[in-house]
Amino acid sequence: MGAREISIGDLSKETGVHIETIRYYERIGVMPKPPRTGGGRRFYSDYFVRRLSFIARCRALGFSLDEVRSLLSLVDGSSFSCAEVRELTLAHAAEARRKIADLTKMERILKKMAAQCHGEDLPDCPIVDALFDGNR
Amino acid sequence: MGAREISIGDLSKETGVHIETIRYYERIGVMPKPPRTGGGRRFYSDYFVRRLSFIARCRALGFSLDEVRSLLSLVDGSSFSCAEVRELTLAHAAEARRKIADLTKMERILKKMAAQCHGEDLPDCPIVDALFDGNR
DNA sequence: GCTAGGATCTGTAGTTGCTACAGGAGCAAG
DNA sequence: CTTGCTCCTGTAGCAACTACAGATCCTAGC
Repeated sequence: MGAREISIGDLSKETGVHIETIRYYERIGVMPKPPRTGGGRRFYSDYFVRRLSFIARCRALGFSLDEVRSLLSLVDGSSFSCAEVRELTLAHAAEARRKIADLTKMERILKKMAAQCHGEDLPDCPIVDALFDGNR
Repeated sequence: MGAREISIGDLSKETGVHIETIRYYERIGVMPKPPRTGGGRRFYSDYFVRRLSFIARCRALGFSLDEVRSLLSLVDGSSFSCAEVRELTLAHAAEARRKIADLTKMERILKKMAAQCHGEDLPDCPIVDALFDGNR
């Protein structure tokens, strides 16, 4: 029950978020301004640890800071709308799916190009040709 | 055989690369400086069209501008090393594969979180809980 | 010749999400 | 009291563009 209060360095270690990034999050307003010691240093309570962990998890799942802001404002509201959270999550999953499709296509083309090249220093490299002239 | 010379607007239309981006590529040195008309406007020959198309295809395949620079310097060399081109291409394909793996993992988690939520406005949303408390 | 419009010019600042300083100050241990 | 670590602010840099502002060129119509 003792209110644990930690420094920015400890917050960084606990959450895995760099100190500079924590200050950056504060500056852009996704993290609230913490109280300061007499000497002007930030100190944090468990509330900050939880909030920063939330942000870090969102980022790790590919949410943009703007999306994180939306999620936080939903969560911050007294009775947030679970449906909206769900919607954002599904939209984001769909976005991930699109990126996967794009990357898969890219990978296939790259592999195909590389497969046509045997690595000899010929005057015309199939990869270079493909990049210059388009592939179809 | 008439040497076709086109404006930056036409180059943009032919390659699908924005005018501002073309000028940007010139500024950072991935496109050479074209000749100018008396009035100071850029005009381009087929060489530029081919080179810009090459760059655009590389970008579409996810190569960074730095990687594009490497590819171009290989191509520009009198006898470029096909093996090096191949190596860059395969490294890039591997990178795409890593991203696909990451995104797939992300998508799976997002879907799983969304599936646990039925969209009612409960006080504790499973998605928010997962984001706050971690999932394991 | 004159004017209206589009296309182009330069240069700079904004975007996203950090990261990396520089230069100064707090703070604990020896 | 000095050493060394942590922390502070503020600014500038990264990728790869994009978006202006304000000036200039060029062409077509009258």
